[in-house]
Amino acid sequence: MASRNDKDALFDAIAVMGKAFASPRRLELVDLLAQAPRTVDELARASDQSAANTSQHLQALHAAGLVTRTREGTSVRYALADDQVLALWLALRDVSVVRLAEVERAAREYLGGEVDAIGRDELLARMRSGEVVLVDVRPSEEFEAGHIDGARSVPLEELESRLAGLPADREVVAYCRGPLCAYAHEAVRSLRAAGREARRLEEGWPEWRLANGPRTRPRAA
Amino acid sequence: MASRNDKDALFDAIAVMGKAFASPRRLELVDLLAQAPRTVDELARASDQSAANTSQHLQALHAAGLVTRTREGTSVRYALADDQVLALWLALRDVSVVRLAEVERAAREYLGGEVDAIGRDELLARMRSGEVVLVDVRPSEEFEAGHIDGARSVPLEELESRLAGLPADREVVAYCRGPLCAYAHEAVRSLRAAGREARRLEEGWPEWRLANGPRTRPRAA
DNA sequence: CAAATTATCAAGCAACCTATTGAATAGCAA
DNA sequence: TTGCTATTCAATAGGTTGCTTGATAATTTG
Repeated sequence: MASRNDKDALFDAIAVMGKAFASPRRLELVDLLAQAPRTVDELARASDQSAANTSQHLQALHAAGLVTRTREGTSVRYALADDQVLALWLALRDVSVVRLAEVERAAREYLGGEVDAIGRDELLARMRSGEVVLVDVRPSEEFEAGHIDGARSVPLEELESRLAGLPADREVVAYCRGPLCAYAHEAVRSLRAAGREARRLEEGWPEWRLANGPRTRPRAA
Repeated sequence: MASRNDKDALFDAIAVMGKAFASPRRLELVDLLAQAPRTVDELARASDQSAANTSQHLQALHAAGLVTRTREGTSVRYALADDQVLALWLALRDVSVVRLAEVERAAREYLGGEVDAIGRDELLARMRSGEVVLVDVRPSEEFEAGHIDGARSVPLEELESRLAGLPADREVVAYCRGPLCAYAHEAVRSLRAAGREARRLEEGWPEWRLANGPRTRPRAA
């Protein structure tokens, strides 16, 4: 017979997963890992926290089965476990944007003024007809770990110095980590200030990847 | 310029949503609300906890925007905010089943032995040809709040006494709250013990509802 | 083997969360 | 109004979590 104790044990176990998402620092790590696998040290620097603390949080994520860990010489590289985990994180983030006014407010504050955006379908159409150039303004390691077909890597920091290399007669579309990442916003503002036509892509690399189906999956079930 | 403080504020805000899912008691409430809206008192009884505690958890869920609250005379009825929230809860639950061995173990313990299951497509086909009778073994209030088209309500408690009312020449398919709910398992065991042919539907009402598209949505955007 | 680098462990303190209790409030009905 | 029920509030005690610090372990490099 199904008992209260067994039921409690079941929800206790599921709550382990919930708790993994209950810390802002851990969420930031998940968000970074959604772009590319990284070592503890890289994550610590990218999220402005001590290595010890980062390691601790990563272990918590690992205990919840959200990340994998592989040793690489003297360092350890963490990665999101799979696309189901990525989808869960994106869903949590999206729900929080919609349902929590404070997230919306904090996002506006962080992103700065709104800039013109373009959707997936329009981008694909305009790319096909050669009207736009698509730039990935994330750090180059993230570009190398995966990017939108046809994009060129122009990390935000190098944008100004590489302006001349971008065709002046085409609109520039910039994308980055996702709708809550400031890189694309800043890139567009910077491009506009330089007199270019520019918009940001509404979504980032993880959303694009998930939407275009789990990367050419092997034919077997 | 995007600052570390602004970024922290953003993740702090998103973590509010994560924290809402970090308590087993709250998850049980969400799971109950996924079936039907309920009053505080009903939820307290269904989850075996004090009214005060239940109220407190419901307020936490409300603060995270996950539930709505309407006063009905002397009581207050809570409901899941929308289908996006429901989908998030199901996603969290599914990820935890897949990635946490302990959840899988606790589920096996709670559900008892595995029983034969049937998928959505096969069920639809067999219903169309009149080979099966579909029974909803959840409490009748949940059935009334929404159920699969063509199902009849036979709450688990009444199953034995209403056996005679079920056609003996057709296979019985039972469904309940979802894959982690024990009702359908128990119903099938009980039916088999009584000599009937019986299987459980792999999914429950919330999954079915989400999969068959958000309930005939109004034509306007 | 020693030094350097990277990651993890262990302990401690502060902040936060949870369940309990008993009191307070809101609506309803006599 | 009074009594009744359902819900919420307030205070508290116990437990858990998070960040810091300093020490320890694993691996590569000289």
